[in-house]
Amino acid sequence: MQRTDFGSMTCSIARTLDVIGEPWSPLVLRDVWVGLTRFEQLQADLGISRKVLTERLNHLVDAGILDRRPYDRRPRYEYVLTEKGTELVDLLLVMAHWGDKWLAGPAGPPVLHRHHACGEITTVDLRCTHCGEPMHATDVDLLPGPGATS
Amino acid sequence: MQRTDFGSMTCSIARTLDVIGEPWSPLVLRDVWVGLTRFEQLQADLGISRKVLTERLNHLVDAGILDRRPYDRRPRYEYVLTEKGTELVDLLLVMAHWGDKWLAGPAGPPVLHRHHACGEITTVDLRCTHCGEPMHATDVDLLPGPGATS
DNA sequence: CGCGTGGGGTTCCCTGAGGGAACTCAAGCT
DNA sequence: AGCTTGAGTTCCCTCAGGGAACCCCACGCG
Repeated sequence: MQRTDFGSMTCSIARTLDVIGEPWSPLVLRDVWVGLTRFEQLQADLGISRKVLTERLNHLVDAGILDRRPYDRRPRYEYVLTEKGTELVDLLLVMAHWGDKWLAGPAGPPVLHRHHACGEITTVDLRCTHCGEPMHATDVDLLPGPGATS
Repeated sequence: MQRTDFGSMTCSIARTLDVIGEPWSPLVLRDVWVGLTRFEQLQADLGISRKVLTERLNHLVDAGILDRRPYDRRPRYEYVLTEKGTELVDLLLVMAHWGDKWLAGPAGPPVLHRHHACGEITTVDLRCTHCGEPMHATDVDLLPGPGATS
């Protein structure tokens, strides 16, 4: 939780930030996504303080993003993405795409993405669910929805 | 800047977080996007501390996300999105979509998005730039790219 | 049985970032 | 000359992050 409570704002962006907006949370999600699912692995890979890692994992589990489950009769646990969490990884895909384009520098992107459906190295693109045309920030109008506070 | 330097990690997600990962930054971006472009407007709308708002705006300007420009002969300034910043708003679109789906509750989404191309209230979908098929977290393999550290 | 080991956390202290309110500064307005 | 307004600064206080040490529990082994 940040100092200010984003979760109670009437804004889906703010609410999403309440779930993964804290420092490290997106990187924890990334690591779990690529297969680093255990406490020690995460701690070693990220170099995060153990205390903060514990807090983040608990928060992500509470939020329904990760599932904590034992993988041994000893008290050993691994964290796996729920469906909710998996869909949140889409956000990481978009982040990675933007970072690749604007921040990678001459060395090029550190990671490439191969699409299962076509087998090509490619990138993600935002399209309209309805008409299939590109849908970017400049292509939309915002209107108050049913959940707006009058 | 968070305590740990994400910008120097070999990861486009971490680098992107270095730009908009600090608390409030995405909400500042959202506000500028919807037309709240001045210091006082931002401060009043977000309820953010003036000190932190100053820091965030400077950081976003330094990162090339916002452009700071005078709108009066008096020392008055407004912040506008650069192209780099506008493309970053796509991230907010995806965030809003996820928040709408998973966090909005029975009241429904607070904001609706109308797509210019088709005129419909719709949502954003992630597709492959190459083949046009849906491309989500589970549809990609990750491979080391040219910018990987050996 | 007693002991070592290793994963998965707690506890502790220290620093530094966020909140909040007050103060500043440079144009205008009157 | 004094008031107002936008756009920040400055100051203090609290709380979150970093780091390292510590703890607990279930084996595996001699």
